[in-house]
Amino acid sequence: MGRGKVELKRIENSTSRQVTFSKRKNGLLKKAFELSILCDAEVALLIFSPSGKAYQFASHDMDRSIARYRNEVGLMEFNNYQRSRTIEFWMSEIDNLRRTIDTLEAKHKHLAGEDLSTLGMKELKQLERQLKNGVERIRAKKRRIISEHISLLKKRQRALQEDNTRLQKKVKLHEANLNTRAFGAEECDAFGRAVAAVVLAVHMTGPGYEKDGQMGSKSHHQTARMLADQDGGDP
Amino acid sequence: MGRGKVELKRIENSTSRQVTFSKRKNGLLKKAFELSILCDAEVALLIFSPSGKAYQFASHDMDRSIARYRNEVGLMEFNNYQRSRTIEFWMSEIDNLRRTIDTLEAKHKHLAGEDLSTLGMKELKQLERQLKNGVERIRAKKRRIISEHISLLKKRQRALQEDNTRLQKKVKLHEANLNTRAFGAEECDAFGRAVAAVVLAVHMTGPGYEKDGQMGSKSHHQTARMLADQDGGDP
DNA sequence: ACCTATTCATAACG
DNA sequence: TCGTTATGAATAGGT
Repeated sequence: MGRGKVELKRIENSTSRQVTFSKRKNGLLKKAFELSILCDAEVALLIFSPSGKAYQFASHDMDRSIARYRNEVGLMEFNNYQRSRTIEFWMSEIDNLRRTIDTLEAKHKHLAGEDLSTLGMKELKQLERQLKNGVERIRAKKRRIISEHISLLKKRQRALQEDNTRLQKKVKLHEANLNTRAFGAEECDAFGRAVAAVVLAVHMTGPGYEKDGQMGSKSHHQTARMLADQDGGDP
Repeated sequence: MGRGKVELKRIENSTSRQVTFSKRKNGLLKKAFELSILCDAEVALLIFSPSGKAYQFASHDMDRSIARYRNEVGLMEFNNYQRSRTIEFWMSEIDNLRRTIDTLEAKHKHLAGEDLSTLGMKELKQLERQLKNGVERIRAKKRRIISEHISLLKKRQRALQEDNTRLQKKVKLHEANLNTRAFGAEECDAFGRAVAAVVLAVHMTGPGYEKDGQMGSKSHHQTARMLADQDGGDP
């Protein structure tokens, strides 16, 4: 990696060797750390620079890992290692958390209808009741959302209808005035424009009661979809 | 590196955790080797899989490196830097586990139909589909259990019926013999006991075909209950 | 185990 | 040592 391939042999240039050591050392430590975390593995790494400096990483504890190595390899060094209380505490804490996670995951799978092979009739019944309960609550929630949506729509509708009525009255009033009174040129013109605007507005909203742009046909479609979805939408 | 970034936390899926362990273990061993060659460094690496298997690399000699570690590092045993790093490691691990648990618990609640207030219509729909799926799978499982139970019962029934037929034939045969032949005292007695046993057996099982004690009326009731339960038993 | 699309590590350079 | 960048490696996810 980097600009150009590198031969697998000792880097002769001492500066370059030292730089590479520093970089690769960090990379190696990082990857050792990642392996231990990602895969839940015990990793111990010792690095000694050519100049004699020591670097290390131990996911759990260096002495523990060394003792384990001796056991595995068979040299059977006397296991004089004692975990510190702190580490022991953490280990047990982590074990507990892992167990919790395993339990939750199993439950989760059961709730999703997976991995049912271990369950008996009784557990299956209980699970089914729980799921049905969940479905029912979800449906209730959906119904609530929809009814809120609908009542909002109705409220806006009412408001719009009132607006409309008021406007119509205004129009009639003006028409009456037109028949009984004379206007100046500008007044005529202004009135004409106002009437045109009202007519346009009424036409744009179709035969319904709505006028508000935020509540146009799109909202109608949304509502229709929600109603269709109310029973889940599954075939 | 690979398709999509990976969070630095324990991989929960055990299969992919194993695969990743295998891949990264090889990568780590390779890089340890490269570092030792390229930079003329002494490197020792111990890896223990979660299942306990040990892997190692030592550029020079494991025991030598360990000895060196004891000299170089063991002297300044409680190096603050290293300690804080270890502590950080465990703390972050614990944090990760806690986060995982929180996530799982939230999901769990949602699946149980609790704490739905944060969910929108889309999530609700998805959740409902998931739950319905779960219910369906559970019902399928129940159906399978019941049908297996029933087929077992039928099998036993058939066997018992065959037994019964055979016994009836035997009885008839003996009756025929009784009419055409003379018996010694013991023979009469033995036959008499045999007939009595058969009659008793037939009566104990009632008007059905069963005779087997393990499959008495209790089993009938169980089956009946299971059938009634098939649709969940909820009101 | 093998295959890519991606992300990562790092060699070279300033 | 530190930052930047072009490039080759490592590997996650999928088959």
